Amino acid sequence: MPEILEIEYYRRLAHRSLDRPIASVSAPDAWYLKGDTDAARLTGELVGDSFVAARRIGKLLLLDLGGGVALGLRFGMTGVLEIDDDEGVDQLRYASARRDPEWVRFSVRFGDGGELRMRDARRLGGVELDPAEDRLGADALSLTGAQLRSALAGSRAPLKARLMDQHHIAGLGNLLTDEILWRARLDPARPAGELDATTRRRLHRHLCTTLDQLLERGGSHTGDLMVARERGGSCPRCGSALLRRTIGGRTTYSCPAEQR
DNA sequence: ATTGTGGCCTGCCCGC
DNA sequence: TGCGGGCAGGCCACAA
Repeated sequence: MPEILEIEYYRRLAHRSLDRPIASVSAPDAWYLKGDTDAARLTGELVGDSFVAARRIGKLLLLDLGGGVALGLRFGMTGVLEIDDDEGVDQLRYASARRDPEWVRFSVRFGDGGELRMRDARRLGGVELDPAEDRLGADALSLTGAQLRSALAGSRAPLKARLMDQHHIAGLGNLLTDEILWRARLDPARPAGELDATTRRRLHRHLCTTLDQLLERGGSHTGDLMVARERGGSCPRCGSALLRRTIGGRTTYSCPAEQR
């Protein structure tokens, strides 16, 4: 499950693709091309040009072309970025380590012989030219307290669902959100708009430190709750049996004793 | 607008 | 040993 941390690793890896003239594009899977993007348009926009910047908004990776168009890459749950046969992450939870050539849904060959590839077994990711960037909320890795406040304000949705709503905060997925709320000792089911200022600041603090720490450790799957995130798991802090629920349409683990 | 639900995709794991 | 069902979750369409 690439979440914001994995896409940040991909963005750093993607620096290696900058300023290398593009010789050809392979987009064999039409289903993988989103919006009005098709193989012919991709070839027309990319070939002969180069990527000049690698940006990221939440889980969306953006490679800017010299001509002004942006190539948007979404990785879904199992998407992996490879450049010149190096991968952006060592291991992706739920993604296979196999490198089946059939799983390459999109690739860009550079004039120097190197290649950028998107490998995605389950085809939940996608490629789109000029994706709608303005539909994404504030980026979670640089989220300010004011941005968190405005993202939660007035919402009656469960706190977890609101934190994962990419239109309000971009980048948080299921594992990171469970980890953050567990560290902040907050019930994922609490109505998002009902946090008082003190509690909201606590959440903001844990959100920032969790992302920083897990980015250092190596990814979304390195959280402290992770080892217990299975049926029958118990809280790594207090030992209580963890609660397993569906919140915001996602399997959610929380400690009923500590998270209030 | 907000919130909830279902479906997409398919590899993998478990139980029989 | 093979098979079938459930599960994983990012994202979108849709309904109320």
